[in-house]
Amino acid sequence: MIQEALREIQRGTAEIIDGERIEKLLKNYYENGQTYTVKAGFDPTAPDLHLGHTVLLQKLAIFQKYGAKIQFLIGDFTAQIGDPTGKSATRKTLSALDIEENAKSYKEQVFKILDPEKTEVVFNSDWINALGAAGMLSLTTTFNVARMLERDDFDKRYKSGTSISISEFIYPLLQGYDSVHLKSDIEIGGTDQKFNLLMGRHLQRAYEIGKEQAVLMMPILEGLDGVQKMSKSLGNYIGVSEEPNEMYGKILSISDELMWRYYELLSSQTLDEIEVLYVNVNNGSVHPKTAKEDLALEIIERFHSKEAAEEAKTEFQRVHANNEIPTDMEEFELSESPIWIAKALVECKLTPSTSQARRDIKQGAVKIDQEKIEEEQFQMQSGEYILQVGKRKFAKARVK
RNA sequence: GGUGAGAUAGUCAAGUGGCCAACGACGGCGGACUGUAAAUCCGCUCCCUUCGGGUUCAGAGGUUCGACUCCUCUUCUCACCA
Repeated sequence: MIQEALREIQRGTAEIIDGERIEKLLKNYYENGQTYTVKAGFDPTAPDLHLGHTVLLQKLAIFQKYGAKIQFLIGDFTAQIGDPTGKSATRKTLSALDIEENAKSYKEQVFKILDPEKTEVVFNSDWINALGAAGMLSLTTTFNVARMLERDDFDKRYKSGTSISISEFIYPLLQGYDSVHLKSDIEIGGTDQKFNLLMGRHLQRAYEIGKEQAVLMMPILEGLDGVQKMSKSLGNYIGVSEEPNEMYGKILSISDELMWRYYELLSSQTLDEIEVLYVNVNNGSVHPKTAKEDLALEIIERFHSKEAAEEAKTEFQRVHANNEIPTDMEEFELSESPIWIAKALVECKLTPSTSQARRDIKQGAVKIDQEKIEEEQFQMQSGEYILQVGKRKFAKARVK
């Protein structure tokens, strides 16, 4: 049992510091029923989660399965400073109201993965405000500037003469102090958080609370392209609140190779189950598409529902495999009658300009009621039509 | 504060008086193909109802028959010096 737990906990991790300690905690849980705490900090600046963020949450869910109590920390105090990690310039601060708002939508999304019974949501302003000037001062005596400057991002900024605010030095200290206050047994975070995570160990030692947290780091999830990290700004992400149909299509579009990475980091299936699947796909008894479909279904079910997932699958089948029309599409009332086809496409937002529309027609991408349009000058008479550009863009148009 | 370099379409990046709506790469879109919105191959990629017209190469002026390309000023970025 402990072995299984350990395997699942180690699954997909980038690095574990003090793995022995984790082993001891598990042993203690299975032999004495003693639970332990796992801390994970979240910055309330970005409440719009995508699958990349859920890698950490999945890991937390696994810990819950094996006896952990999660300390889900919302860094409302530290958000006022802004985490300097990976940043090349000082960040602007957030208002208290923004933070409160963000924290709220955070919780909604997070409990789709975590078990609320085994999760304690905490705000670090609770104890950091209580620290006071004296407490803060003594916190700063535990570390020195030289070591702080060893941090890669600080180092670069210092050398290039980019401003580093003193408050940014405080940030890792405060994050570490959270671990002191919460007496965390384990803290998990992304690989980019290494410095901050280790600070927790350092401070727990300095404050002599009798333990030093183990640290577990998860890799950054690759985006749909399989190369760059998943991020909103790169547009290669799957948001947790996206429509089921969108999610389904996006997951199916990843490469077969990337699929296994997603299985490892995102699926709730056990390693053994995945291993079996992997073998079956490789020996040809299971089609890779089936494996990908199952992954898509699992993920959609997690954020929506089983029915929604099944519907998305049916819909995808209909539109892409059978070349049929989707069940739902946007409807538009057109301005003229009769209307030039290129203009109609622009009005239905299927193409950004009439020039683009004409190119699409020339390339044979435009269909009305499933019929390909060859003639650029085509005029639409009054009636209701289904317009289509390419395989994926549909609209219902009404000509008066 | 001084000197030098630079600012080109979504991004990167060619072009240094007409052959430029502007090479190329990436991205995006479309077509073929496919288990897929993957991979591969092909095409398109400023706007305008089109063998034509309009507006572009940081901004404003100027030189010229003609400028993204030359000159002046302005703004911003970068490098070196102080």
